[in-house]
Amino acid sequence: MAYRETALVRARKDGVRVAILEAARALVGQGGFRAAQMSAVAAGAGVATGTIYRYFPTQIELFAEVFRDNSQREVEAMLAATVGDGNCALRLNRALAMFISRALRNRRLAYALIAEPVDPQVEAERLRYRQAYALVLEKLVQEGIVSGEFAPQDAHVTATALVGVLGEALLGPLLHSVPTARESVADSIIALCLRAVGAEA
Amino acid sequence: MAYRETALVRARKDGVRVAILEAARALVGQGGFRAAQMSAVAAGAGVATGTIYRYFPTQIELFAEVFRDNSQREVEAMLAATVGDGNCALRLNRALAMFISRALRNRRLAYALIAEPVDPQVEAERLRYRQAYALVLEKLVQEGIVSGEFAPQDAHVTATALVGVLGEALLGPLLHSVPTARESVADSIIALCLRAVGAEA
DNA sequence: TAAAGAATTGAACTCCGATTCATTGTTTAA
DNA sequence: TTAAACAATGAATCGGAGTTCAATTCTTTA
Repeated sequence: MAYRETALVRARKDGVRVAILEAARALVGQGGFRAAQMSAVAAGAGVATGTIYRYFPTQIELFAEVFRDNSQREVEAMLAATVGDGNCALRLNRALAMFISRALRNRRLAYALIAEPVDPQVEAERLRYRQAYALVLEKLVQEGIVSGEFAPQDAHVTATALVGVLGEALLGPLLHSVPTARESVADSIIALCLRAVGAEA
Repeated sequence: MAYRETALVRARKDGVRVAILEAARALVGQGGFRAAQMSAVAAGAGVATGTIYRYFPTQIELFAEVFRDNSQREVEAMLAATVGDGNCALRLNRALAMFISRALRNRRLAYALIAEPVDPQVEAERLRYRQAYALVLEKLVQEGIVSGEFAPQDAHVTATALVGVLGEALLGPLLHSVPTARESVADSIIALCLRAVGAEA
């Protein structure tokens, strides 16, 4: 034998893979998936277009991974907001506020994750992550029902519906920049969600 | 002069235009916009592909018109459910039930209109019609607020959120056929929406 | 019936970004 | 140092659905 991958090479390759992912992520964060053309990603990562294909079989799989990376963070941020002190209503409030504030802070990325037209295979990732958000909320809603804090209801349907509320109600603010109205919109959305679960006013 | 369009020709041309739209609509209703390729639309309408371009400048404009035609019906159906007898809660109930039952009756079409990945220009139509649904609901919510039947709230945000609930909560039932659970899901969705507007239980 | 204008046809073309691959450069172990 | 194995390059290729257009067929009026 005359060649075997060493730790050094392994590390550099890992670095290239990360660079590609980060370039793609940056482009998606600026101009959505539309802007993340393979040539642009390659340029951003400082490699040739062909090199990307040594790390990702297709553009779609690259996009899927970018989608997962970004969405995973959001789910974890929301999950983190649900644990800790407070009754269910308060924790739900925190989780919703966390999602909304993060989305508004990075609107272009949020739009890409929530609503940008994407390839069906990337859309499948979107569906999966919507379920992940819903699962986080469902547990909280279920806990609230058991404790009597929330109205009796189908926690799964409610959680799914809340995900729909977040996506749809944020679409306007995400697309059209209306900075003044944003805080009050956030408050309105949260208030509506709390009524929806039947929390005490 | 030796040629001028007669009423007969006018009528036949109108017929061709309608045939193209209906062929496209049928294909979208069966397999979504994906399935409505120009060659397939032409075949369905009994014309050559080139003929379509004498009636629609691009595929996107054809799709946009199909989208509008179908969505307009839905908006009108929902609107019709909001008028007539009953207090605001009852009429909201009717409107939501109308939307849900129509979507479940024609799931493939509903998916195409609500969530199928489409070209950004068609997506723009989707946004417009979501606003149209929201407007119908907003008026009803506003009326309920004024009458004291619903809680004080931002009617616009609420209406937008309800559109989000309908879309997201129906996605599962639209994609995965679970006939038994559908009615209860519909009931759960409606109950949640009524709580969300702060209607009396 | 003739000639002009219009509509239809569908095979060929276009477009454009994803993907490939022959070539060049790099790393490893003997 | 050398050869084998791998990695990187980026211009050329590919694919496939939307679109075009020269040829044909149809319609109208004189």
